[in-house]
Amino acid sequence: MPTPHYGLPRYRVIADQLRERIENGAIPPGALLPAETALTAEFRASRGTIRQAIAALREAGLATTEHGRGTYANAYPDRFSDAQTRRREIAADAELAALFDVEVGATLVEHQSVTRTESKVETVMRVYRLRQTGP
Amino acid sequence: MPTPHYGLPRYRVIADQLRERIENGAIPPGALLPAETALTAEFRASRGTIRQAIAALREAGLATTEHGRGTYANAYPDRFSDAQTRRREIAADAELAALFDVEVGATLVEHQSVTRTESKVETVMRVYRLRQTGP
DNA sequence: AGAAATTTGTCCGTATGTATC
DNA sequence: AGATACATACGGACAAATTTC
Repeated sequence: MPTPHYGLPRYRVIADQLRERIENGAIPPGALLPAETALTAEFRASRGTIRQAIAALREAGLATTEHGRGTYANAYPDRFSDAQTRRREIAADAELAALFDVEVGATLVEHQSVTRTESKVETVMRVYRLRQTGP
Repeated sequence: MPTPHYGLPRYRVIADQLRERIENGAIPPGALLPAETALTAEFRASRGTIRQAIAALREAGLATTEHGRGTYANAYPDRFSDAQTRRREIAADAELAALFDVEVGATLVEHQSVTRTESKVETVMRVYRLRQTGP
């Protein structure tokens, strides 16, 4: 087989389809995606291409992979109705301060989203950002 | 050739050496890294491995790649522990314990990923999950 | 406790497509 | 148009972590 990637590359197309399943709940938060070998069969793609697609999902924050275990779906807070979100401002501890290169105690914004399945908490996701300075 | 990667994987070792050159000024900010084919010759590694090393540099915010052009070194790297993605087990504090409905101090899994633009930390995302045990 | 099966991680070699010089 | 450089894709092999039996 040649390698015609007119338009979108295959790994992007595959990543989009997997993203669709995560967002519409076919793969609920915390559930495992099919194994890489299973995906190679389903999409008729090499394992490298499948891994590239999964890497794209990870970068988008949609999945988390563990060695020997599998790849979990993460919640997509904006589109999940059963997700609770909260925003608050916190003081940077030493670790976050080092990452953001600010002083300890500087103000950071934390967005927290809690996803549940059948009222049981599945995941808690916290995203930290610098507080936006004025326009 | 087999694949003996005792200790650090090769792409990490290569990434570390390239990082060293960027941080000590051997490759000044804005300069191009050697081409991938040149690096394959220098490190006697396949192009895939070289690309993996460069991808690690990108994730760490140390380099920027442009399609038919090359990979540039970015400015202001040092002192950051390259913890782009990390997994660790933590003890639940009161807030997380309440959310997950477990005792304070119970073990949770935390995945952290850091995204950067131009070597500046943009967001820090932490996903908390119960540690899986049974089927 | 230990062996086997499963699953992701790393690495190689090759070929072709696409963007830039 | 040609040369150079990165991007995508395939297939195979072995390593390492986890789960299952």
